[in-house]
Amino acid sequence: MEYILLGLLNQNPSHGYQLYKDLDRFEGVGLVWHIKQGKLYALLERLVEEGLLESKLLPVQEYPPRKEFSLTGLGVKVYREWINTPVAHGREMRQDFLARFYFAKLSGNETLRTLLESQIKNCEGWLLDLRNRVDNLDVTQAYEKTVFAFRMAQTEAMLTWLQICLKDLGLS
Amino acid sequence: MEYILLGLLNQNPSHGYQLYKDLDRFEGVGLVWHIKQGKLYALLERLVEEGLLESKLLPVQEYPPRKEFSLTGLGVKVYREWINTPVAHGREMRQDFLARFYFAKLSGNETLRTLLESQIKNCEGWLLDLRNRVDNLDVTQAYEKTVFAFRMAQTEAMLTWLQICLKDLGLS
DNA sequence: GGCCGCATGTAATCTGTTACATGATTCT
DNA sequence: AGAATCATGTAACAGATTACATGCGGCC
Repeated sequence: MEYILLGLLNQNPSHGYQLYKDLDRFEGVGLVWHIKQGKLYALLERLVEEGLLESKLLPVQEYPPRKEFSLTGLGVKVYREWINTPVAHGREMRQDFLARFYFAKLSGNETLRTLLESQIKNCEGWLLDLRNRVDNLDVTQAYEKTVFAFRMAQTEAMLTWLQICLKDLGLS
Repeated sequence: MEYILLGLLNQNPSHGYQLYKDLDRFEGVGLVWHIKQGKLYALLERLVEEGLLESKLLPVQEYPPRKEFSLTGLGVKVYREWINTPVAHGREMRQDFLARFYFAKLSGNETLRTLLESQIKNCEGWLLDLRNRVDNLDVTQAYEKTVFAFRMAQTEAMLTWLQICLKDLGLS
């Protein structure tokens, strides 16, 4: 999820404390992703080491100097790749998707439409897979059946939500 | 989620390797929760130290001896407490709920009905809270609104699934 | 004087993953 | 002979959380 930091710094360069406060206001991506202060500073430094970010010290009147981070060329490339990659099925898939959704919205309607359509394809694939698995169960596996029913219900709910988003996109 | 180990050992005592294989077959609770072998052995020992489990070595013909774990009195108490506690709202809430659901099914219809009803109450509460939060947003917060819509859709899907489970319980 | 906000971090701890070590038996 | 299965674990690393340390300025 470090891509979220890349996304935020792609909008405008900022420093650790500011990023922390932004994410902590529970608005925007902060509604979907949090990071503890200690971890944040460590992660920013790691991203510098990996060549995705660069930092410079900005002295500020009457306050401690800020270490402002911004994307390097490589950072921009990695961010663009992330935003255009379909979301993988996994535990953090919802969070991952909603984060991309946030940045795709800022990037404009084409990016957003692409994301929504690829996610719709994902969900349809997952549904097929789930239905397949249910069909391969034998009669004794009642628990497994209800678990798959649960997952299908969740996926279907996501699917209709995606379709509403797509429809709303067309109207605007 | 170490409660799942307590639940499994409450059904019948077992040893690390067996528990690992059971969970790795992706059936029963294994469909919902996994643990790596290294972690499993460490966790079992931790539960012994905490006084929830006790172990004895069972020598087996021609194979390495097994360390069989079973619940202590305290272990049984902690497990019973877990199974009768409502699920807390959080990241692992679905996993947590589905695990309890598994053991509640084995405990009989009354336990299962209680769990389903308390979970329905939970979902209704979460929905009220989400609706409240949506109402307190201002017009500029389009992203926040769609995120809450997403969460409400997921919660509503869970709610209807729960009601179907409850109805099916009544029929049997 | 004491606390809050600004802004940087470090250190300890906990949890989880990956990979390896051991040593016997059984299967191919 | 070599691989897989049985069954135990350890060690190294990765990630996140919690708590603390520093130091200045402004507010009550």
